[in-house]
Amino acid sequence: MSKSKVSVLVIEDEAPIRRFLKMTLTSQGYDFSEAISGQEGMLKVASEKPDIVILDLGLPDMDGLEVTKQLREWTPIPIIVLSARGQEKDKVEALDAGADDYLTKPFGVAELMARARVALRRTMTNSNGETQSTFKFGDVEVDFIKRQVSRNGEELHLTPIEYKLLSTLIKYAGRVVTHNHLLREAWGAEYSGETHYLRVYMAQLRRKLEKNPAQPKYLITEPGVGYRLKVD
Amino acid sequence: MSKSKVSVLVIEDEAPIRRFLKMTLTSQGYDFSEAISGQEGMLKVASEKPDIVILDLGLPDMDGLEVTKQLREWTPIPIIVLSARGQEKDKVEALDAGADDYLTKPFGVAELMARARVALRRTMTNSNGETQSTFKFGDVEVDFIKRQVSRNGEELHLTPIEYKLLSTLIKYAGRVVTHNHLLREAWGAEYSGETHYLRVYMAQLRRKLEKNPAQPKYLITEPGVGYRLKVD
DNA sequence: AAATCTTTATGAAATTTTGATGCACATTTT
DNA sequence: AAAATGTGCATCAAAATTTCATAAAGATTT
Repeated sequence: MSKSKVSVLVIEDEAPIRRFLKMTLTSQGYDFSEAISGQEGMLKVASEKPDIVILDLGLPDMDGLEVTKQLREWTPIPIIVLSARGQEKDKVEALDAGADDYLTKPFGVAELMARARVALRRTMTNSNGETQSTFKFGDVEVDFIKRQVSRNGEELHLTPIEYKLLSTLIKYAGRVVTHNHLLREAWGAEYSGETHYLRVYMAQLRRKLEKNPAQPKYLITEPGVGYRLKVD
Repeated sequence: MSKSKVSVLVIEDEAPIRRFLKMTLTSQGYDFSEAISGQEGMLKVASEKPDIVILDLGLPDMDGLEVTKQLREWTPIPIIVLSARGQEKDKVEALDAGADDYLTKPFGVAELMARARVALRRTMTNSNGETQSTFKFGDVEVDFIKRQVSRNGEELHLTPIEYKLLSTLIKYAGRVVTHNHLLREAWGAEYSGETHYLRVYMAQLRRKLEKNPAQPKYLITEPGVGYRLKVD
């Protein structure tokens, strides 16, 4: 369940700026959508649920400040405000109304993009560790942030060495990792040559992770060389 | 030692600016603390655990960018960067290095304060935008505003360290938190390695919070690694 | 004086290490 | 060609080690 693209909603009445942002954002790989008034903007936030809003303060139908406040009544979505007015008072008002950032026109695209990344970075990592840094194979899922391995959704306990070993194999997924390399990463440089440890622990991993440990589908032995995690 | 005030750490080598910020911040009701070099700043972040960092990019001993990157290796604390350089390239670099905001000198206090409020607002709210005032697991409820823990509705007393420890586990709910991480957050950086303290206090927490302390359902041990608060 | 934090001690639990056994395959010997 | 030998691997399970839980006594702080 990975959401394909990050989506940005631009609420801006001036067509040239809109076009410009559309070009920039799409070229950066974002999903772009636009609204030309505050009313339309708020509706689109509700219906499209974008990941971030770029809002011009000078809209024809209503004050951008009001848009910010109303959005903040029900959503924490990051709002980056653009404005022609650079007075400190304006900035403070907008930020206190709930905006996450404030850029004065004319602004640089690079800066706008960087500030958008800042806003996104937070929503990506803030919510209780739901960052998608997981690795899957077979019916096994490894969540590196939680340091948690599960099989068919059921939590599974790995010892420190088992976990380190599996992590290393995942790091080089698909490629052969030599005995010494594995030993170095999981035990330390001084364990070079102790391939027996590997056999013991690979057997344990297979017992915990493979449907049929005797005929492993993922934790593959490369005789004389090392081991390899086969990817689907 | 329940930290009632919001604390701000200013890392800045120029004395006039430091004095100025100290005045402003304390008058606004913030706890103020300062560092005059990058090294000292990073140490103070670790030991004092401020709620927000204001960092001057032009430090004498090391590049402010480097400070930002190093802090980001272990803490999500909001960083607001101050810089004399207003080039777009500098802004993008700092923001991508992990800064949350970038102000060009000379800056207005009101704007700085507003941007600080934005940063703080975010750390206080969860992904749903609700102010994270309580957390529940099992029959336990933690109220962060009142700094009050209750079990089955009945108030329960925790000592400062017990509370800090529990708060940290909640902050990373669902994830494994390493011994050293917990020690750093609850005791301070210099207690790294004193895992014994953790055992004593985890036992106390379990006695107070778990139905069956000997077989904890929520305060889970991850042998050799740390502890984890299991979420329902 | 009371509460909290630190230290010490002890048994239990989990993990790592070690040793033993059997299998499969290839090579060498008979 | 068959038998013997050797090597690398898988597996099991006991021994050794490390880590953990818990109680309780001493020290420190409030």
